[in-house]
Amino acid sequence: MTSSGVRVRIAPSPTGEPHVGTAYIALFNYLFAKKMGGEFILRIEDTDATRSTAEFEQKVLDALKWTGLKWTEGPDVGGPYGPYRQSERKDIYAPYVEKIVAAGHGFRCFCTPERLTEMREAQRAAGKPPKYDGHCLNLTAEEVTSRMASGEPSVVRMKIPTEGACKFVDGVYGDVEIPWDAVDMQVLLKADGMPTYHMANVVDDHLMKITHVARGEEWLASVPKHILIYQYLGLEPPVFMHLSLMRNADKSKLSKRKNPTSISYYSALGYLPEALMNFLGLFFIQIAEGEELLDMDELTAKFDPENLSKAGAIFDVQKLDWLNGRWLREKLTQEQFLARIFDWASENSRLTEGLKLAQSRISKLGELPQLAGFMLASDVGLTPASFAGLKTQPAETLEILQTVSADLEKMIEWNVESIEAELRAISDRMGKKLRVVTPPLFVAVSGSQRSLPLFDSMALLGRSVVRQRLKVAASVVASMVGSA
RNA sequence: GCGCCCUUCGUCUAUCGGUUAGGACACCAGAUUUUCAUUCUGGGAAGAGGGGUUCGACUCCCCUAGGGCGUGCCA
Repeated sequence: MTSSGVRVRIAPSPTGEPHVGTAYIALFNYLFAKKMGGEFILRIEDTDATRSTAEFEQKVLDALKWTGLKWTEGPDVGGPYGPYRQSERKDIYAPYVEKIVAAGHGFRCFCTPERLTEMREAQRAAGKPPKYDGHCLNLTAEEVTSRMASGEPSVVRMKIPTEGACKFVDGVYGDVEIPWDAVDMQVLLKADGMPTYHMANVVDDHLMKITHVARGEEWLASVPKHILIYQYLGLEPPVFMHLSLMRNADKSKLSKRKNPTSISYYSALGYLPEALMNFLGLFFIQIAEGEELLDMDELTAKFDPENLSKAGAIFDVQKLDWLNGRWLREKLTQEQFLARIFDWASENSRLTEGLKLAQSRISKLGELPQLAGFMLASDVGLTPASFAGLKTQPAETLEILQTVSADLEKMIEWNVESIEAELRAISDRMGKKLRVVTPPLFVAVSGSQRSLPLFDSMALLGRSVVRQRLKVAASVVASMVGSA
């Protein structure tokens, strides 16, 4: 069914909330496939066993489905080159690693993480670029065999040429030349038997017949490693395209500390997926003059992979708001508009669950908007007055908000039980009673001191919305500390 | 530190040696609107700095400055 043979992929790793950066790269690949008459596939890169979770994987899948991008192969839909989850492909990689080692292109390394850390610190202190020092490069076969037999943990590293440079053509950057001495002897196989990203990526892209690898600019410096792995394996590398990164207002790489980055945050606030895709698409399409309100077909028509910017662009929420407003006003019939509202309100059962929580504290139905409105509001309108009624003084309120914000980031699971446990632990650690810690959070999350049960509300709102509200609250309270 | 990369209005961008440097978001003002929003009209707002090359540079080259990414048994 594919005439062009072009195959591209989005390969998210389920180690956190689904990131708009993932949607951005996914959209590029999708547009590319659509433009070239190729296939767009999804692969889950969960080689980091310590950070990948099934919960995050489901969220990534849900979020990508929400964007409206459709993949023809993936862990959820199957396909001829499966499995599409790297953790299920562990046995597939082993022979490839073995081949590299057997050919003398790779070697076993027994260095402990502690030794490596010390080594890097010393190198840094000496003003040298941190690089593996070749400690295990020349171990004899006998020594390797016996140390492995004794159960000593080890990894496989790849060898790197000692001179010259890696030259390649990037679809965005053009001719690129990176000296080999700037490339480290990358680990290919971890001590737990899982391949690293670099190894798994190359093998899977080959096996899945990927023709073009479009990913974020942060991967550019890794291309020499990847090209070398292809060479060691006797394989032809795909075409690489490195896309500029979206930025925070201060130009740094878009990060959740400075900006809401969860796709679920944008869906929770009532952005339409069409508008978000329209907005992200504008990063790839330069509109000199004329209409910027574009649907997927129009985006595809205007998309030109030969004409891409290397400069990273700031994620401008105001422009997103404008586009979203126009999608809401101009692209939807009244019926569609109403349908979207109900779909949105029932997302994750947020509204119905919130309303159930309201039953125990209501005297008239008309109080519902006051009581539960914050479940749907994009902004709870916090001002210094919102926090004025608290028993804690601004400085203490701020300390609570900041401590909680930081701690919530460390949570893996996000549900009523884990939130309650975490907040109790935080209270203990701060030496405060739970009923001292929670009032500022009530206000931050709901905008009011009279509201629904906190833990449930936080769970229903989702961590990305809670994160943003705590952040806004902290900045409001910080202004009170200054002026008090 | 080292490697690679980037640099036009506050933001996203057009310009591929000759333009009053264009458009969009945001902002401001006016008009329409029962209010508000929408919509319409108008306005202010830019080539990081310094050297070259050239009859002529935003555009080509060099340097400086600023910024980004990378430098993991994370992806």
